[in-house]
Amino acid sequence: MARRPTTSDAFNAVAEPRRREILDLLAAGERPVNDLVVILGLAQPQVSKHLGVLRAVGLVTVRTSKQQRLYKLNADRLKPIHDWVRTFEPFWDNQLNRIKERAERKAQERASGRNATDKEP
Amino acid sequence: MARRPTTSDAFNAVAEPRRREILDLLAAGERPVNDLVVILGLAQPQVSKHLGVLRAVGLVTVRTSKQQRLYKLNADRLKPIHDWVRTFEPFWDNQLNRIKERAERKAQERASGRNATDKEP
DNA sequence: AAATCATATACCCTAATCGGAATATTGCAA
DNA sequence: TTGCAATATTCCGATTAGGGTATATGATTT
Repeated sequence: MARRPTTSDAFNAVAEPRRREILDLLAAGERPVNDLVVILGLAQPQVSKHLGVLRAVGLVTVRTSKQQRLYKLNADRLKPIHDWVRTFEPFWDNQLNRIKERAERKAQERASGRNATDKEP
Repeated sequence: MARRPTTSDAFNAVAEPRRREILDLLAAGERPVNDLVVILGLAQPQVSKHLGVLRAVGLVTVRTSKQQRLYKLNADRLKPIHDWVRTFEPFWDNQLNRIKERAERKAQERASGRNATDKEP
């Protein structure tokens, strides 16, 4: 096996900085491919390929209008990333949350019973 | 060029599901490698390698204790992901935010001037 | 010192990326 | 129809991940 395909996941699709940039741009509204080519300063085929990946994971949708293809953000597919990373909020938030988090962690350690990390008796 | 190294970024490091699992586990507290091996059901070398990637991007820290190496979450390094993905919150939130977002988007479109997506006059 | 436990590293392999350049496709225009 | 504009697809080359397996390192105990 090799690395997970970029098209397997929003996580993998979004690991590429250019694709994040594309999503950032599309957050402002629908755009045709050539807009992205110009703004990002990339070659057109690469942009099309990036859009293909984003489309494959459902992060964007396409609509044909005149000779152009208008790409639109489908932000729902970013939710899994948000949901996952949100679970770590307590760790970096403010001091208040840090205290709360510490309490929760202690409780969890107690609840999950003894394991290899246990200090000596 | 090939794909961005997994060690280049928190985004890339976290694209691998196993590594996310490891971080999830470490959220409950420090753990030695063998704990992760047992819990994840992976081979020990693979776990060590995943931990190596996580360490390379600063998502975990290590501390040697007795014969073991205790890995600890360093959640701060997840913040960039959180910050990025947070910018898309308005899109999937509740209806209230959706209205607000629409207004913002319209304003932005107006502000950023004419472009190729413009409808006919 | 030897054996052992815990972990890290090295090697081989296959699959898949991304960029570049060329070319194919599709729709509209003259 | 011929041509052009916008976009997609294909082929190439270099790089690298990640699993598997074997082995090395390092600390601990006997």
